[in-house]
Amino acid sequence: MSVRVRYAPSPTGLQHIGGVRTALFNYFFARSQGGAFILRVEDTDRERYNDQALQDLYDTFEWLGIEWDEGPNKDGGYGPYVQSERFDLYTRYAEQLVESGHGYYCFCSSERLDALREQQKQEKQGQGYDRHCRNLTNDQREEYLRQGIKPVVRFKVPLEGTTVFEDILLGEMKKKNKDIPADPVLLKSDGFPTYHLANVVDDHLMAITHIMRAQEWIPSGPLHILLYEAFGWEPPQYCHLPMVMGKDGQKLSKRHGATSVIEFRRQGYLPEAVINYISLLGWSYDDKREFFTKDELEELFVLEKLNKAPAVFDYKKLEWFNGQYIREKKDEELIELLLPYLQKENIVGTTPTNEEMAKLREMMPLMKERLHFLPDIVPLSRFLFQEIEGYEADELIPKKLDAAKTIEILQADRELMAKFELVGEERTEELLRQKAEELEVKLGAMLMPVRVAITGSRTSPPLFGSIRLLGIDKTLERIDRAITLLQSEDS
RNA sequence: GUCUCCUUCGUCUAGUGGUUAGGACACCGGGUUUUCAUCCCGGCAACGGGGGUUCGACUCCCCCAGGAGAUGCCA
Repeated sequence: MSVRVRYAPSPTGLQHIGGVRTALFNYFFARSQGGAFILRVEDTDRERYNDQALQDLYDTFEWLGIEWDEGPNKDGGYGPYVQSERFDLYTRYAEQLVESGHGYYCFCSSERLDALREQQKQEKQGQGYDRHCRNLTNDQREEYLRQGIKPVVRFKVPLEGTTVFEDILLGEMKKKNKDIPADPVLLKSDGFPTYHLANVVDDHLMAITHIMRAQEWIPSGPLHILLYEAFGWEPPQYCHLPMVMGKDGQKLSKRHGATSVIEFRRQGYLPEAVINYISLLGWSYDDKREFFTKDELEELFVLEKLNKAPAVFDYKKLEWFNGQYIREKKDEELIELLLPYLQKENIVGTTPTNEEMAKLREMMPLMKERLHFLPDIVPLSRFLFQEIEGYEADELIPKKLDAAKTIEILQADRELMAKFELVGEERTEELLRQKAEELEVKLGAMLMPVRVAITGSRTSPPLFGSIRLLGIDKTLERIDRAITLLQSEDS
């Protein structure tokens, strides 16, 4: 039987890094096995349902380049793939369970349930439903119905015995039935199913062969097995994935930094880097390789290399991966990625001029290795396109020197730079070195004032390259301005 | 409270009875260099604790501790 796996998010929030890792592992597993990857939207919580979340799901998948074999807008004969469109199905199966004696109607109000929970907490007792409606008589049931109370359907968890299932990663998972949360709700009073019912029904109907989900689902594993048994269905194979944690060892959340994929996208991460990095959370290939393209992972992914322990998300390492992938980009491609950030800051126009594009192309080799994130391009390149913001006169002055000496340096620089285009970079450097010796300063001190004068900052791309890009006229102009600034400060 | 899972450098991990316990990120030093970055070289740093099993345990078993997760008409 060929592999069929699914990713089944609920559109209640933005796609989270942890969820996406689960999606990726399912996707890679399907691909590596020549199986099918199915996307199923679990929108049974109408309270928290959110249209944007659904759009975000699609956007995220598109950005990462993950395509589902079956799912919304792509029927594979097992649809629909959106649970709200399967509404009737769940009612039918819930009723089936009631009829076969595996489920029952419960009329307890949420007030009663809340009070119950509160009391249990006070008395430090184990929590859970007290099975109040489990053995209602027909009369009682009809009385409740007459009062117009909408019942829920609960699952009749066996009071005794043990439920066992095999987890591919974790091995045998065993749980006493008495430790399974008492009689969970299967069908809510609004007629929608809960996760437990919907997921079992759909996984069965969609012929899912393997369930790969985060370890936070382990506790409900036995319940699902019981459900399969109650229906007389064969359960799929399980594989519970290690969780993704924040720096403090807690479940990854907002306070650890970006957690939704769209945030990473906005902050200028590349999808290649994100995919590569998160694939290495809880999974590894061997001890010498950690760079993988999506295509490679589709081929190399194996369950055997999965790790059991939770993994801490390390932003620093992702940053490093991102820098690596940026450097691997072809110039043209990188420019396209950079453009939106440049445009947002009005560094280049909405439709860049040929001149701007030419400058962009020319500056790429200088910028590329300095980028960790796409938006890093902004502070790095601004001086080439716009007049520089004011800088302090002090910044012009190299360490251990004074304003007078700096003026002297700048004047010498100006003279030599003026011939820059004529004599070329190498010759200019030679001349500058000679001059530096004459003035008894280091080459660095000779150049720092110019750097600040033309870029407005002590850190910048290589100086000669910057001058070439800026043009000699602007360069001289900015040097002059720096000299004037120092003179006025000095007097 | 109850149940469950997990445990190798700070972090991600390799390792499947005999290794100087390997790599990567981070960090620290050094080199290249006109600043920054890149790049190169080097360094720091781990088998949670206690019992077994064994000639021999990071590797197998048990206990403890610690961490995490679940305990909803959320998924």
